[in-house]
Amino acid sequence: MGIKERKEREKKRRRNAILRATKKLIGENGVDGMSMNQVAERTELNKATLYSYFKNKADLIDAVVYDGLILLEKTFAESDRGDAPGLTKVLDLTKATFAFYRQYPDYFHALNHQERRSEGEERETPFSIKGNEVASRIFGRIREKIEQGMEDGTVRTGIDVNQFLILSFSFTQGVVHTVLSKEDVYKEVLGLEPEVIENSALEFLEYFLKGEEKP
Amino acid sequence: MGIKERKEREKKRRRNAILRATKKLIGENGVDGMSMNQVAERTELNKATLYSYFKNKADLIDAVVYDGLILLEKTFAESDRGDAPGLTKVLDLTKATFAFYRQYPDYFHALNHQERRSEGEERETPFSIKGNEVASRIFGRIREKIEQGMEDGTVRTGIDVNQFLILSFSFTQGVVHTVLSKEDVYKEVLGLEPEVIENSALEFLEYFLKGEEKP
Amino acid sequence: MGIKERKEREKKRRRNAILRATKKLIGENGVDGMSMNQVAERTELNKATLYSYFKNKADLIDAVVYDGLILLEKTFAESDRGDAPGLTKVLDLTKATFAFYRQYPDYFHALNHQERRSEGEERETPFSIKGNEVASRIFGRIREKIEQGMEDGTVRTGIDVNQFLILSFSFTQGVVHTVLSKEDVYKEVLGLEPEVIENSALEFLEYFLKGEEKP
Amino acid sequence: MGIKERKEREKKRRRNAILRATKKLIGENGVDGMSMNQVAERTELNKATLYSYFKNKADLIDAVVYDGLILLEKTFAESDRGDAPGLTKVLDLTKATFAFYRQYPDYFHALNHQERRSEGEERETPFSIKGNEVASRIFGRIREKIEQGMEDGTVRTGIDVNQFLILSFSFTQGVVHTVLSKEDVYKEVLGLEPEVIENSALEFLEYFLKGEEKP
DNA sequence: TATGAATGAGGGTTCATTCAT
DNA sequence: CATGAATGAACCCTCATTCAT
Repeated sequence: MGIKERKEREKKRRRNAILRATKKLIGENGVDGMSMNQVAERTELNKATLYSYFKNKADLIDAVVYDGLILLEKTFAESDRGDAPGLTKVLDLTKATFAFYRQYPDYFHALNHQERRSEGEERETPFSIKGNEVASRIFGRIREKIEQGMEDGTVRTGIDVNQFLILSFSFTQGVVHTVLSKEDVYKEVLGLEPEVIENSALEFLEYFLKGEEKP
Repeated sequence: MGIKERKEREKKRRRNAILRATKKLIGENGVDGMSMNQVAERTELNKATLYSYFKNKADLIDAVVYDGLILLEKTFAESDRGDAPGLTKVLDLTKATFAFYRQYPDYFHALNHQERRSEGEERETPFSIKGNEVASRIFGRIREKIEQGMEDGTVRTGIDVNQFLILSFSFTQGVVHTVLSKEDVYKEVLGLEPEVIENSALEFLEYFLKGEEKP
Repeated sequence: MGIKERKEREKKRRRNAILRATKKLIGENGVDGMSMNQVAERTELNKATLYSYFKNKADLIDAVVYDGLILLEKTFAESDRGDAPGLTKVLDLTKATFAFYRQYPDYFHALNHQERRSEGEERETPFSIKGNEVASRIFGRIREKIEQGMEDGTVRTGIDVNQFLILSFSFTQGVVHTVLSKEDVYKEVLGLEPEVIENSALEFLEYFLKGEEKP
Repeated sequence: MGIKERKEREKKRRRNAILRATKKLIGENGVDGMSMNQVAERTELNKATLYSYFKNKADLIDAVVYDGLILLEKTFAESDRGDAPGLTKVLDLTKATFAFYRQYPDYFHALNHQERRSEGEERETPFSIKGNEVASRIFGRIREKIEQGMEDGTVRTGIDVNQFLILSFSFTQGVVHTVLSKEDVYKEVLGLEPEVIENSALEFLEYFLKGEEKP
């Protein structure tokens, strides 16, 4: 009786194995550097089997990206302290971002890839569409917190919310990129642990968000 | 006598043509998406000829990266107003960075690629070594300005110079990334021109660098 | 009791659906260009299911061919005016052939394929055997009419019946091929409608069959 | 000195080897049934090498088709007896066609493929264009002879030249098809040698072309 | 019996690279 | 020194077919 369910579970497991392997490979070799052959090897599945789970390579990548975004969104949701002031919440999201990429560094290339692509190709496959939706929600959530902060007085006003949003996001992204790609360098050469850099970034951000009115 | 020189000149020209084509192709298709075939086509050179100028693809990429770094360094040098206070100089460097990527957006992928790589592979080819040297000089120059600012009182003290350096760099890099990869989105959806974002970023940075002592 | 019959009926229906889809696909993409995948998609059946109705692809093709031949045979039978003279009957068969391929152009590739194959492979599967039988009957029927014509004086004698048969068949086949594969060209470039070509061919044939004794 | 020429010759030889192998394979397996892998094996060349001689499979096929058409055209030219009456010339062309396919049966599938394609896809590659030109010339040549016959009184008038052309062509094609695909059958079952069939067809054609005015 | 899932083999094509010349 | 030509490996993807269930 549970026979169908078990099959279902197995299928889901395999699908996840493919996604996991792909995510890992993207982390190692980048989206373009990673191949379906490699995925097949890692998962010990036949190459053709991959294509019964995902329409093609782009689709598989999109699915990985989607998973990453969902996970990031969840990380965001979990970091939400309902009653905190806006500023705190924004900083919490940034913290969550750092934590996310620290825990799942493989997603960095993948999520970056997503951004780069939407520029020209305008893929409109189910996964890329859903991915864009999640990305929108994520951005929306950040903006929301900033606005809340402006209302409760913890974030300075007098600056466009979208600019705040973009700069915060860019900064966070830049720090993550730096930390992930140069961790060794910074640790060895400058004696800076990632955590220190991140904390520093958080202070930076807080300082900026709070601000005081410019003369 | 002039015959040898002319040959030499021709060689240099060819080399430059290869580098230029490669840079362009990286800009269009990314490092992994660009091929030696394409370079040969664009330069109208034989594929084998490329290998007499550059040891292999990685080497060619490294050379492009090196060129980009040299150019960035030059842009930095030119932006240097000898007598300005430290803070101004730091901001000028950031401005120069924005200007550089605005003028040579093709270098973005290339320079990003460089960073990603040094993590694991530890390539030690002539060009990658020289590239790292230039990168070091560039970083050094920024740090220099920050230190100058700390001395002349235009940049707040009480924070480690290296942290300042990393955060400033990461922020700048993040903004450039955002602007280059999402320009269309921001322009159309949010109505934000790149210049506006960059100016905003500069204010952000100034605000942070100046600061006032934290209690 | 009706339960078994219904199952039986459903089976037949499924089988026909498969055959229909295959025929269509052969018409669109040719025998080699059409795949079992496509058949499965069109029939909304599982790929494996196809194999419970037909041993393999070749077998499925053979079955389509067989169906086509049966249909052609029926078309022939229906066109038979019992009391007409031999010549008329031969021409009627040719007309029927034209009409058949006009109505079921998808069968053209299929029936052509059949011929090509029997050369080397010597397939001896149930369907190919039955197909050959039908083909023989069809040929026999044409020969029969020619012979009848020779007897009733409407078709000239003095020429081997088999030669008559082969030439008539080849001619008809050639015209059908031309009309089906080049319809557009002839219509646009030469302003010839298929019907005109076919009528012309019929006159041609009549003229040849009737003949007058060669000196 | 002769060094470049020899290279050139070698290249041409290889190119021809590829074309020959392809032609053979098409003869054996049809256009769709033949693969680049097979060509590589037969020629003992690397698969990638094929692509330096021909842009892709379609191009290679087109080149084979083109070669076949050129050869057919040459066969036509050689069969031309300058001073013969029109009817004779038309029949000579038909004889030449039979001879051509007898000598190069592998071209049959290839040339047939050409026809089928021009229907929808409208390929406009160099070879397909040149191929269409040759095909046009070939058709033109036949029409020319028919017209000559009409003028010199050896071919009956009162029928559209284009119809004559199409019917003659279709008939010839049909006979070739029959002979090539069913040779064994006819020989064994009916005791008819190809030559006999072809001669019979020629008589058929002559009879038709000459004709006498219909009442 | 019908199906979901899997598979090995092969499809066409392009890659970075290396020779002999 | 530059080139034409070649190559093995890899690319993404689809094929016909067969299992366990």
